[in-house]
Amino acid sequence: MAEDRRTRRTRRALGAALVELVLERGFSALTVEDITEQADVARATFYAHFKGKDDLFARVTADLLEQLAQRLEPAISGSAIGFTGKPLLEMLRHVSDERDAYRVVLRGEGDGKPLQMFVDSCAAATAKEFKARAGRNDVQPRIDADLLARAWVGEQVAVLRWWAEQDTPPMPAEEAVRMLLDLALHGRYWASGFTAPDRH
Amino acid sequence: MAEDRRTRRTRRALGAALVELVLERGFSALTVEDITEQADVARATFYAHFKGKDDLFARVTADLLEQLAQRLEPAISGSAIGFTGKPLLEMLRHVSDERDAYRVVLRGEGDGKPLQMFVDSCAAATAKEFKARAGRNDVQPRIDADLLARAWVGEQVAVLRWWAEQDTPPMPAEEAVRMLLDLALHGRYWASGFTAPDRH
DNA sequence: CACGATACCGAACAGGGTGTCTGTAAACAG
DNA sequence: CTGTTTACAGACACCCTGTTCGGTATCGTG
Repeated sequence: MAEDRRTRRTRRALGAALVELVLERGFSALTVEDITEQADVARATFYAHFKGKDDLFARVTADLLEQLAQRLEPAISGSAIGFTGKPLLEMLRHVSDERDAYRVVLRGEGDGKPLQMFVDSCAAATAKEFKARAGRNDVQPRIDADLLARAWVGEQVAVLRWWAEQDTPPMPAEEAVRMLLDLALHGRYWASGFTAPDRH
Repeated sequence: MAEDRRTRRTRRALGAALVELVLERGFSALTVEDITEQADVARATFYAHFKGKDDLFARVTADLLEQLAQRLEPAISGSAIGFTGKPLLEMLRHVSDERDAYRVVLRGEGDGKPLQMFVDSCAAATAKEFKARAGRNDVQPRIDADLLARAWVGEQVAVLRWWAEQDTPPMPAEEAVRMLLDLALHGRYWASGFTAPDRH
């Protein structure tokens, strides 16, 4: 078998314990013993699986990203043309399913590297989508591609975090998706009802 | 006198040492002794000024924000009507002047609280600006105000970070400001030359 | 300039967290 | 059932933390 049942159990327990405790006290306030105690695992066993707190956190994040990618795959291949928002919707659903883990990551806990992993992953996917679209257009972009990518991902992550931090989300995922696409398409002055000043 | 020259010297030295070392090795890898050694200050003296690493970092961030606020004040009062982008430009100039400190903060080093301070500060300023504008419009916003604010600040911070991380910035501040405003006004599909799908 | 006040220094201290290593007991896969 | 793998409990040295101390140098002020 690929993996012993015991190792799976302890790894899961440690991951869950980490997420729970970070939400309670914050990552920097935790000791390895706190985590092992919460997970009901011996301290020595912890070091048999992970190099330390940060390593555990990194793996939890990596697992989350992998899970997300799996759930996104059908949504992406299914809506290859146009931007139906299906992937975005699926992403929000994943956030609501794994809310605690997302909160921990998106808060930038730890040394910020888990969040960095997440952002980089989103940026890569975005860049891919951009390139695919660019192939079907030959209008000269008014905005530097790098700047655009950063802005897009930054916005996405900020909204995701806001979404994850709501207790008993007051806004359904569909509505959030509509707003996000609206925002992305037309800009925020129009979207917020503000009048835009003339250009130049 | 308000402050002894000696205290100013050591505080400055410790702050500078922190920034320098974080850029080299990352916040979590630093010990208090590393910092005091770099600053050429006795370890005991460190604790006479700060509660610990995090406290020092928090003060460095607070100082940076205060300095920014001072530089922004004339730009804001000078362009009360419309959005000329003057504050934005002044902000980018400040980033380029205090590049190292900004990099450290915007990377989310430490437990992420310094970055949080920065984001909150930006959010407060943004909300203020929003309210001022809302008073001059009575169109119903299409997008939830909270979501809009998060998105706006998230984008701003992401771009700022990207800007700060460039070595020998290839894009002048004026150009970046133009693009950011463009993006904010018209949305990214139009701005990037992509065709926008029909709404609904 | 001389004074008192204040900040720095260097060393030492206890306390706690880390990371590693044992031998032993239990759970696993085939 | 049997050999292998994993978890356990305890102990260990090491490093970092945060605080304390008396002695010394620098400061602001009269």
